[in-house]
Amino acid sequence: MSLTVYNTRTRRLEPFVSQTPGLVKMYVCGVTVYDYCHLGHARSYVVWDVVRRYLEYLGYDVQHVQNITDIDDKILRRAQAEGVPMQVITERYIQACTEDLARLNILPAKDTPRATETIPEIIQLIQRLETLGYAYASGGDVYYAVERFPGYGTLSGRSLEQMQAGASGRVDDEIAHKRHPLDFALWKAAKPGEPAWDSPWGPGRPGWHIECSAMIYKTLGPSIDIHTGGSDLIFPHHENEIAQSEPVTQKPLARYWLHNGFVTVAGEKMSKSLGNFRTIRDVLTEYAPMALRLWILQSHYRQPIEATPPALQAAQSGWHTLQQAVWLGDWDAVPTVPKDDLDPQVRTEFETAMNADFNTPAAVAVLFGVAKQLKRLAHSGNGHRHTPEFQRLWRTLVYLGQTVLGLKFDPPPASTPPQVPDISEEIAALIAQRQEARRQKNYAEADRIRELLAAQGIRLVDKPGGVTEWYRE
RNA sequence: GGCGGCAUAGCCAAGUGGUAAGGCAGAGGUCUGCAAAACCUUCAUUCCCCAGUUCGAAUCUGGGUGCCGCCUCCA
Repeated sequence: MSLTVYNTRTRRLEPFVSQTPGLVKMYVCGVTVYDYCHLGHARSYVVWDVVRRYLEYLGYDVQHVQNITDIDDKILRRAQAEGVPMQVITERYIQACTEDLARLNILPAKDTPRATETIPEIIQLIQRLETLGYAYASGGDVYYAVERFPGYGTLSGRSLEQMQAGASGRVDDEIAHKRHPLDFALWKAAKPGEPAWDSPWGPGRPGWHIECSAMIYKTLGPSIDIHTGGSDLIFPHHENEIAQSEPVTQKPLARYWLHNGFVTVAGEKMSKSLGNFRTIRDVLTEYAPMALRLWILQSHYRQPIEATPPALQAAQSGWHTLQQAVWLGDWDAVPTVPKDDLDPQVRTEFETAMNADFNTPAAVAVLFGVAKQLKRLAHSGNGHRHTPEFQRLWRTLVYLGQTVLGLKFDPPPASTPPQVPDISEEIAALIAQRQEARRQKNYAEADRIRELLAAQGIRLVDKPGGVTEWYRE
């Protein structure tokens, strides 16, 4: 069976066939850099990272481009609020988001174009649209005329009439300049004090949607294989991208449109406006980055996932379980595990799952199955870890987990964890006292001391050889 | 109002006609004086409700109920 993906544009599963054999052009809608990334971003970019990794596993060269929106109303507002130049804001959050995504082991895109570095191409594209009659200048702005594009609404499955009815009552300050309420800005005239670029329509800046059309054309060409983003981008953002690009190129902007479901909180979409978001860096103070990644991959990417402490905790425990199995093998070999000689049955099960529209929950379940097998083998007798069977399963787990799903395994914990040095002499004395009591089999006294220390938040762990380790709870 | 999605064990979650994956938690056990850790075993006659199609339905059809999303910036 080969890879099948759900295409938003057709609303059905379709076999994936790239335009050029062996090559996939993939564009991921990136972040607008005006704040820290939250769990919604984490989900989206983890999911697309796995899509990329799996395509590479299948042997494709993936040209993965992810843009950075570094000019936008919200950025300007933030800069104004802080009284700093726009670049201070954008640089701060570009760096922060890059760090956050790297901690989640998300591979960097091969190209990360920025809107502010694509201005000439944006202007060129708007001019083309104007020449072709799809754009009109009005009041210093330039707008896209949605009525000129017959295909408008095909991606999101709605008609202009429907949307107009729904949008009635909504008024923005641009409405006076528009011919149709759903027309959208390609170019915005600069307001005093705002960053601006010269253009045939006067100083101004690009609208939000046009940058993606221009950047795709610039970096990947007129027609790409996969375009991805959150479901909230289907309309209007991606719809508008199509409208801006296709009249000019006369080609489908993207053959496959993939969209991920939302992260929810108490059943509602996590979003800035609702104030129910948690930033990635905040969550990572409580949970391991790979636990967060596992949590994301244990749901299908198109389903909503509810961000709750029990769910994240469960992922944390599950992550530990997987790592236990990896730690049974030779850690030094982890970075260099090759793709070949994987267990054929496991490989088939894994691929069957992933081929079904990237069914990562099923794929993860396959890996848990391998982990279980490894544990059985490891605990069933001597020499087991050196058998070819064990070695192959172990390599399979490491390769599929780490390289394809991007779950980066930690080194095994040191056999003797270092004790925290701030131990007070009193505690040390009590531990010594208890060890003496144990030696004399005076367990009542030993337990008394255990409980005494437990009351102070000190937990004791007895190891073989009469060694007692301790840590604060 | 228009369009779309979802409802599976205590929690999370796969599964689109052939008799319920996986994770977490729980229970029992092994090993340790106890505890912890680790490992083993176990855990849905049933898939929101009602009716229908079928030899057979969580999966298809019709009708309900509940929840969510998009239509405005948003991953």
